[in-house]
Amino acid sequence: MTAKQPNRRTTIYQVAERAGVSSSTVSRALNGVSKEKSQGSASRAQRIRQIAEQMGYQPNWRARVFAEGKTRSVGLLQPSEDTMFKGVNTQIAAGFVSELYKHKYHVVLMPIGEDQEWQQTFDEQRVDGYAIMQQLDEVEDVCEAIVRHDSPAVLINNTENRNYLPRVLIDDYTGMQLAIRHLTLLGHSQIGLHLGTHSLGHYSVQERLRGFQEAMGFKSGDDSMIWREDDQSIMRHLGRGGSNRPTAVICYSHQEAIPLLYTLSQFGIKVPQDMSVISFNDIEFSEYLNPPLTTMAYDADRVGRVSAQLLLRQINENVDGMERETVTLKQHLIVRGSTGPVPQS
Amino acid sequence: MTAKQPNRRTTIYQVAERAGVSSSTVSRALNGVSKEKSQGSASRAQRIRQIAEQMGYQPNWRARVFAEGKTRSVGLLQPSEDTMFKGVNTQIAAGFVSELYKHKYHVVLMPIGEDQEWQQTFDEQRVDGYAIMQQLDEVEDVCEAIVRHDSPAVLINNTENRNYLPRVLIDDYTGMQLAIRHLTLLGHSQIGLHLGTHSLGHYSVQERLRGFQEAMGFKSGDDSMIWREDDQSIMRHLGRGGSNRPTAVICYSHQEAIPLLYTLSQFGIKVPQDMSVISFNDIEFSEYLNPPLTTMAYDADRVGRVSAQLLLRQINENVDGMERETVTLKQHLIVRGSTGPVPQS
DNA sequence: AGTTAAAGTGCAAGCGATTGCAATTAATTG
DNA sequence: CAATTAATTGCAATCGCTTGCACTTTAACT
Repeated sequence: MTAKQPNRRTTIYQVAERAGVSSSTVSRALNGVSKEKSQGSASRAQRIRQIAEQMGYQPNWRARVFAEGKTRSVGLLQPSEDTMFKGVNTQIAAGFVSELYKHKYHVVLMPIGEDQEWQQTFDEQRVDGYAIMQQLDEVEDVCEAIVRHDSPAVLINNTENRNYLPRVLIDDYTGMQLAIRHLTLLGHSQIGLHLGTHSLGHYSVQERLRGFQEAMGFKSGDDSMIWREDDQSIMRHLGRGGSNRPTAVICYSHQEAIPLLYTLSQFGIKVPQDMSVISFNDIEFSEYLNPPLTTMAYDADRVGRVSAQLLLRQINENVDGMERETVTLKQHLIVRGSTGPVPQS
Repeated sequence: MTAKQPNRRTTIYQVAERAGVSSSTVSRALNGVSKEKSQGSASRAQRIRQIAEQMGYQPNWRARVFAEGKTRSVGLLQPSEDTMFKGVNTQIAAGFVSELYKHKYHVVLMPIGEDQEWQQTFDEQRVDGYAIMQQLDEVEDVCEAIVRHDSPAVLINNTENRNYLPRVLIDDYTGMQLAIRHLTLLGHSQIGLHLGTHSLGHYSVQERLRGFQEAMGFKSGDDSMIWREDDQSIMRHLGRGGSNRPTAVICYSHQEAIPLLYTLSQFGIKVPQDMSVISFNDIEFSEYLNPPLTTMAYDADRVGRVSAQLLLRQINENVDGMERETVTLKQHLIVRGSTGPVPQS
C-alpha cells in the first residue's frame, strides 16, 4: 500500500540536468526561440526535445503564465440572466471559441449580472482580453472597466458611448431593408415590426428600427406599425381593420416569430395566405416550423471567428492605444414558406 | 505627450511597506487567514485592508495561481462539432457556470474534437477539474486522461467504462416509462421510438432504449418499432398499415420531434387526432410549436448546479482517490397538445 | 503575578517558467 | 589563418504571491 505520490511533475530543471545544459537552453530549445542555424545546435536542440519527451515533460501552464504575464485566455462576456447563449449567439460563440483554440487561446465564460462581481475578474486581470456578446445590457459599465484597464477587447454586434473599441457588426440596417424589399416585391405595403420586449438600447434593435423607419418612410413620430410588446397583445394590431391593416410582420427574432406563428394559427389566420411573416436570426429549426420561416440570416460562425481574430491581433501585436477597427458583415435573405403575395380583397 | 505608462500595479509589498508590516502579514490579513481573536490584531488587519484599498491594490491572479498551484477554474468539455451547447445543454451549462461563479471559480471552454489538441490542455494542467457534458463522443479518451492525471471530474449524464468518476444522471429510464404510461393511459399500444441518428453509445440513448424495451415488453431482438434514421424515411413506418401501425411516437429529442411534426403535417396526418407525439428534452419553444409539444423535462439548471457542487467538493476537499458518487435527478411529464387519445377505427 | 496556551508576525524559501546580459562558441569573410 | 560577425549558451534576476517555521506577542488560566 504505497502512499499517494505527491505527483510531482518533471520540471524544466530536471530536463536541463539530464541533458547537461542550463534551464534557459531547454526553454529556448522547446520554444523554438533559437534559429538553429549552426550545425551542432540543431541536433542539440533536437536531443533536448527528445529527452524532454522521454521524461514526459510538460510545461507548467501556471508557471508560464506567471512568467510571461499573459494568461493565454480571453473572457467571453454575456448576460447572466439567460446565462448562456441562445439561438445565433450559440453559433457565434462556437466560431469564436474554435478560432481561439486554433491559436492556443482559451475562452473563459464571464456572466455579467447586476451584482458587480465581474468587476473583480477584471481587476485581477484574469484574462488577456474580452469579447462582449451582443445584447449585453451592461455594455457601458463593462466597457468603462475595459478602457480603464486599457485591455484588448472586441464588441460583437454592440456599441458603447465612447465608440472606442473595435467591433464586428452585422449589417442590420441593410438587412432590414432587404427584408422589406422582399415584402414590397410581394406587394405588401402595410408592414408591421414586432420588436417584442427587446430593449431599445441594443445595437441590433436600433439598427433594425432605423432601417425600418427609413425604408417605410415613417415620420419618426409615427410608430403605429412598430410594436414593442409581448405576444399576448400583438393580435390587436393584426386584427384591426381599416386601410392600414398590416398584411405582413417582420419579427425581431425567432423569439417573437415562433410564438407569433402559434398565435396566428390559433386565431385561424393563415400564413402566408392571410399574413406574411419574416424573421431575423435564423435558427436550426426555422425550416421545420409550420410554415417554414422566411428569415434574414448571417454567417454566425464567421462573426465569431472574425471577432477572435480582431481580439488576437490586439493582444499579440501590442497595439499602443487601441485603434478602433470595425468589420461589418452582411445579412442575406432565406425565403421559405412564411411569406407570400399580399392577399387580394 | 507622455509615454504609455508600463501600468505597474501595486503589489503586496508596496502595501506591506506602507503599512509597516511584512508581506506575509498583508497576505494573511487580506485572505482572512488569521482568526483575529486578539484585540489589536483585528484592528491592525482592518487597517491593512484599508491601506490596500486606498492604494487600489488588487491581487495578481497569475501570481496567486502560481503560488497556490491551483487555477481556480474548471474545464467544460463538450463536443466541438456543434461546438456549443444546444437545447437543454445550454441550460445545464448555465447552471454549472453560475454555481461555480458563486464560488469564485471560472469555467474554461474545452471543445473536444478528433484532433487530439485537447490532450495538451490536460497535460498543462490548465484547470483544476473537468465536467464532461452529455453526448460527448470521446468520453473514453477523455476519461482515460482524467484518470491518468488523477484530476477531479464529473460526468454529466454520461458514462465511461471504468465506472470510476462521479456523475450526475438524469433518470431517462424512468422518464421513458412515464412517457409510455402517459400514452398507454390514452389507449395507445402501438408506440414507436424515434431515435434519429443519435449514437447508441450515448448514455441517454441507452437508458431510454432500455426503458422503452422493458416497458413495451419487446423481445430484445424485435426492433420494428425502434427507428434509427433521419426524418426522410420515418414516414414509411408511420404510413404502414396492419395491426401494428403505430398511433404514437416517442422522439428522442426536439431534434427529431420538430421535423417530425413538420413532416406529419405535410402528409396531412393530424397531431394528436391521427398520431400522438411526445418528445424528450423540453426547449424554450416547445409550447409554441404546432401543436404544442408534450415533453419529458428535467431541471437542467439544477443538473448544472449539482454537477458544479460535486466537482468543487472533489477539488477542495482533496479526496484521496475519487470515491464515485452518483446523483440521479428525476424527469417529469409536461402534457401539451401533441398527445391525445388513440384514434378509433 | 506567573505559567501556559494561543494567536500573530517576519523571514525566506519556494512555485517553474522566461529573458536580458555578458560570455562563449561557431560560422563567415578577407 | 586571423579577424569579424552571428548564433548559442549560462547565469541570475524576475514575475507576486503563499506558507512552513521559528519567534514574539497577547490572551487565558491557576
